Amino acid sequence: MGKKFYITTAIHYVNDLPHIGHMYENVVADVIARHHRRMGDDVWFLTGTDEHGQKIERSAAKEGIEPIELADRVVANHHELWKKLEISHDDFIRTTEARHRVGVLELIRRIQERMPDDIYLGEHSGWYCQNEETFIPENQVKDNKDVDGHAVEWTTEKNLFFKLSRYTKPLLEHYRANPGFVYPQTRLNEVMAFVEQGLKDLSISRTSIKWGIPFPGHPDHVVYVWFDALTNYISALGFGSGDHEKLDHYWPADMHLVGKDIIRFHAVYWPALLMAAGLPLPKQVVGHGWWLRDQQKISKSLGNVVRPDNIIRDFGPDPFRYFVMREMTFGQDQDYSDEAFLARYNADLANDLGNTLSRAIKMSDSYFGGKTPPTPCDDNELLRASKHAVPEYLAAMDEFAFNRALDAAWRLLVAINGYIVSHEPWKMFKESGADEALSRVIWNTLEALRIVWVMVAPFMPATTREALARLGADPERIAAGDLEWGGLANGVAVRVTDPIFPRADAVQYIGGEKKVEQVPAQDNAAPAPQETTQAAAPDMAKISIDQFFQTDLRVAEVRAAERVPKSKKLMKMTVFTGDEERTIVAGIATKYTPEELVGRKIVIVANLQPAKLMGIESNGMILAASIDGEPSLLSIDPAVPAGTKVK
RNA sequence: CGCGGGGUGGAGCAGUCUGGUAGCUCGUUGGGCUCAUAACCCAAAGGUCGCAGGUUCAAAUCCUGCCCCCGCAACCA
Repeated sequence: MGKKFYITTAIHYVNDLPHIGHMYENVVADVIARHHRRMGDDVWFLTGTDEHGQKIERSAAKEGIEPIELADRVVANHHELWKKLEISHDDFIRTTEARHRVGVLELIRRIQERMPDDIYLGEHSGWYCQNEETFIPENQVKDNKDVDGHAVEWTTEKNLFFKLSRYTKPLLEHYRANPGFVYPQTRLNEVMAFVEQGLKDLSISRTSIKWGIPFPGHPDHVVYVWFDALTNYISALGFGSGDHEKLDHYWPADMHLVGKDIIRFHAVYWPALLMAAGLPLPKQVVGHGWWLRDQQKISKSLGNVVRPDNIIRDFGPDPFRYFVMREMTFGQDQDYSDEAFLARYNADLANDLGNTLSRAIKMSDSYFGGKTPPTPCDDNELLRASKHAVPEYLAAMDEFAFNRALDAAWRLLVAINGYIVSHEPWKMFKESGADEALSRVIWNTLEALRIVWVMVAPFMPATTREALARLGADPERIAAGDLEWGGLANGVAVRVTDPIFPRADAVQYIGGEKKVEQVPAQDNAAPAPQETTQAAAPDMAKISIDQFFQTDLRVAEVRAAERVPKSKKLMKMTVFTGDEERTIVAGIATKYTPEELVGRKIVIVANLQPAKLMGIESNGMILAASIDGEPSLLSIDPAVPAGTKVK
């Protein structure tokens, strides 16, 4: 076995089913893990689930079940998905497992033993909301109420704190000495800027929650979820148990792969905790970008969660894996769409990779009696092309530049197609049969293709096995040495069969406007109802006239208007409703200027609950038609006096 | 002065760290081929690399200033 290589994903929170972001993270980790295994490294690949915390507690309570039941159910989904996507993790840790709890307790014990002052009982004060069972940020509190109108009170809670402040300097020294500690560089800059401001001590326990690991010596406290979660990277290796073999062998981690939003936890809090416990620090924290939908962050609350279940079901895991790895510039954000998937699928997989395989094998089959040609060749343009492509590919893989790595493989593929056309083997066969010259041409073609597939192997493991078998190569031989020219045997059976990536009719597949299943926001984690139905226009429920009259619509006159500073679309207006002036904030500044608004008569909803927008209280709503978000104010005869009721 | 990402041929993007003839996919136009999945090959059209200044023999790339777009500022990777 070669060098040890320990890679982890973040552990995924179980308050919902995994979505494309989780899938992407695990696919990336899997590609890296497979690549390292191929290079002969001794790989340990860990993923898992984060199962404690208030959200889980609450979701479970809502369903009237125990938190662990909820977690079990969602975890089953994770296992199923990772299996489907061929994620090759060596271990899967759940924070509710005994081995993990043992590890968390041991980490606390070690810190207390080595640095007795590092964990202390302190006070945390803030606006506490009984209803939400949580502290509400200052800016969301007004008149002793939160944004939802729940009562809040200034509360002081005793919590256990970790003396993070002490680690400001050691951390900065570590970053300076190890500039590769955080990747990409831009994220390291962010982290350093954050730490340079000075670190505040970190609250590491909660008393308001029950669902967690009880804090030793403080039975009414549970360990704060982040402290709990981060420990998974060592608890999974047996930290705190009697068996330290794996820990000694694999720790420190070579790579924590995480989303860019949680880099801070991994590059600041986690190393500080490890320093306190006297444990070695991970070698590298790598942050990946987000998948966006229509340029927006995918979020459960926005209801634009992408779960490409249909794509995976219809095309298999490999095309999906290929797509996310090829389409994303690692570290950046990227828009997801089924159209982009289909374009890549047809162009790259069906036309290039799949079709080239078909044409090569078909020729070998018909010219050489179902076998690879008898004569190899060690001096030709494809050999030279592969000598170019492979090092480029390997260099790109090492930089996590997966798009460039795949580009290098595809350049070889293009060379193969060019080679075929320039030699016209079909003509050679017609003119002089299956002679040695033809044998060389076909063998070169197959051999170069074999190398392309070995390059593709970490990305599309299952399809690679199939393709290599068709080519007459050993499906299991995808090691580094197999990227060398000359691996394909002569006179071995090839297999002519159906296209490996049949072309997809994009128009037909995408069909109507409903392209991706958009799972509506839901709080529980019930298995997603497979509603592939076209969003049937819901019958707008009819309301009674009384219900309509609950809305107090009135004519109002704009007396003053100004843009809300720093906002993009907010306009603050003072309107006269016949008996009073009130402030209304509305998102119409993209279309209207203050000048054209003043003096104008508009229609408002007068009895709407007040809302705070950018810190300004808005009392009412103005009516406007909305065309793709562009507002168009309802206008009314200027002669109508302000205050007139509208019905 | 809140933080971050981006602005490259019609569309979507790479290239920027490590300066040296501007690249890929899709689309368009013309030609070729028939082994292959209406695929593949060749050629062509199309870009003042957001703007302005600076450094340099040389700038998409480094420095300075500015403009525009998009996210984030809720324990969702």
